[in-house]
Amino acid sequence: MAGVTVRLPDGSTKEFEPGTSALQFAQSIGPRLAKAAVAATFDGEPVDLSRTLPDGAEVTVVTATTPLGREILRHSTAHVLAQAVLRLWPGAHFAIGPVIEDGFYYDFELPGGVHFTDDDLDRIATEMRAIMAEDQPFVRHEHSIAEGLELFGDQPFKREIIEAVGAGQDEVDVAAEGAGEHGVSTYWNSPAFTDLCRGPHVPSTGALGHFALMRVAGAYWRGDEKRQQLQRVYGTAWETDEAVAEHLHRLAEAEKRDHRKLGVELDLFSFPHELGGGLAVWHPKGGIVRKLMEDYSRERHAAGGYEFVVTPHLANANLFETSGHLGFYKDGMYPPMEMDNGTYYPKPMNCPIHCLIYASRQRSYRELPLRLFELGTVYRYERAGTLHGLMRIRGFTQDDSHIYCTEDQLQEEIGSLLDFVMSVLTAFGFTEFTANLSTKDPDKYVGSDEIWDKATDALRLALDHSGLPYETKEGDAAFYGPKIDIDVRDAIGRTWQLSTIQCDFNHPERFGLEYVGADNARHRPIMLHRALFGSIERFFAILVEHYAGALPAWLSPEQVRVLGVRNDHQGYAEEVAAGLRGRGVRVSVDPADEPLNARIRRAKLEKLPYILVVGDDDVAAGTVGVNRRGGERPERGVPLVDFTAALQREIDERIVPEPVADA
RNA sequence: GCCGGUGUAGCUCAGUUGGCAGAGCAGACGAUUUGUAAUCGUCAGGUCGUGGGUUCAAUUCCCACCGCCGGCUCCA
Repeated sequence: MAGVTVRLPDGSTKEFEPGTSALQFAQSIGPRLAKAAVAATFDGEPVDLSRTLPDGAEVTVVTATTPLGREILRHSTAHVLAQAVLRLWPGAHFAIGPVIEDGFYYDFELPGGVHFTDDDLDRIATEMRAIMAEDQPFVRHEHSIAEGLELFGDQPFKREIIEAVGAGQDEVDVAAEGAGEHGVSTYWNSPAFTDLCRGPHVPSTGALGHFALMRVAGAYWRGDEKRQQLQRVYGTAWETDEAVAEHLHRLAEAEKRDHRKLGVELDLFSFPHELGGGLAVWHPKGGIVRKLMEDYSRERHAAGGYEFVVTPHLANANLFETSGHLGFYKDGMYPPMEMDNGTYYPKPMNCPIHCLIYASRQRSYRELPLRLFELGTVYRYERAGTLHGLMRIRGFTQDDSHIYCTEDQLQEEIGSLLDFVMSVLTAFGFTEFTANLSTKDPDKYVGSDEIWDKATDALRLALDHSGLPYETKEGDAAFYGPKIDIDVRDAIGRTWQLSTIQCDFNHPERFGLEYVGADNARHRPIMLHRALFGSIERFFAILVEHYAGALPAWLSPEQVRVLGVRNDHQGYAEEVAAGLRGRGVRVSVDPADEPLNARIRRAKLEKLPYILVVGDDDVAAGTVGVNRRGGERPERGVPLVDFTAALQREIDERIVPEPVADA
């Protein structure tokens, strides 16, 4: 009988007996590889190590230290989690247990409506370790839909997943759970535990063990708020205990740069209990940063051909009826105020009011594109559970603009907007951008299909021209038009959605906006909504986290602190400070009432860009000792004029430091 | 809004199986005068998130509410 020939990743081929398993294949290459293997791929398709080699396939061995290998570890660990919960809570129903970034979760419904508490995590982990010690195999089986339904007769969620296939729903979703058009696949671990799953899995539970259960949470079945809430357990799993520890360490590091923590430590802002949930106050040090951000924004907008407008915080309900927001977002708006001549709402967005400015008089095509810009403060009633520091609050300020242009101008306007956005964000130290194109939500939109297609095409074309990498998110658009969202990557690799450019044919129509064209006829303008920071509060929070509080010199609340070695250097220290202050530098003097080291430490903890130490030598020579943030060692005897010139340049040119991953 | 956790001094946290509430840092005052990440001492600082209830007695036990934290849902 002829053997099977497979290709290796290096391009070579190798022949095997028919029936050779992927594990045997790995062993033939080396015992170390076989030991490290968690799964294999046949022509790129992940499979169990027990699978037999198909003739002609390209075969790779998946080890636990690769991204795919970790996914498999995590998925298998999730199965063990489910088995442990079913052992500890007999009669529990289990739902889905997918892999997520850096970990996994599994959703359950416990008998009698019981909820998990944090204390349960230890019990579950102990049971999981017992299952791992039992070294149960993961044995794959294929079943028909009918068999699957019978197998999971007492598991309503599993049945629902299997039934969804029959109904042709959510194919992508359920495929990962092991249900497909032609049947279902399951993994058998022990007589007491079989799970619906596409696989692949590690050969046995003994191959697992480096995991941690993180937390419990409630989560709606199938992500639907109207359906029942299940009990979710989150966990993480890695190839070694060291890798688990490193992961936990990374989480701790990320926590150190949490803007809410740094906001207290650096005295930037707070959320006074007495003020109410989701409402922030900016302290002087946060306030100056915000002012600098706003000043820079205004400067760039002025240069970019924008005109500045100001609108009130309240608006008549009729306005939001006209715009359509009340219809779609009433629940997200602050409750109305009844006043003698009508009903008023705190504005949740600025666009309808900008439309009123446009409509205040007749417009000519010569005025277009008309770019109205405002740092507009809006109020949204965010649900209590969604509030999150400055990232998600109930009152915030948008760097908002509405651009009214002709159809002919649309394409160019979008293109130059993309350039403008990235240019401004770059000044704050963000250099890696990606984009998303959101298209019409078929269940939530206004306007004709034709107009949506036109707008979507314009955005797509602009993105293609820009060279920005982007993905298309079907159905993610706002109700009034498609949009481009721009994401940035921060110092520790997280991505944040910042800017948005939204194309809107609907507001102009609803507000009856017109311009007189060169043909002396009336035409309808197109409107672009756009924000670069999105919300100033949120952008500030992202900046703080990106820099771990060590903001670039041009944005630092205090840029320089001068320390005299002894009190008799105080006069010179004041002189140095006064000179810098005269050039607009934010500087203070910390007198020698305390030892130098204590004052240096304090300034370091406050993350100042520069500490100047001045002593006898400096007084004599007109120099300063420069202790630069992030610098290796301080520099002695720098001529004051040199330091001043270099600092001035750093500030004027808005030089941004390389953000460091270690907070 | 839903699930879990949590709330003690400005900050970080001890503590009380129900019996007058503690530390470090920060703050004030005094001493110290210091060349690159913590000088010493003294003092002050709290209705133990809020409101009810049980009790001779509640920061502690029970109930409700509020805030915050982690998720879910939502995010114009």
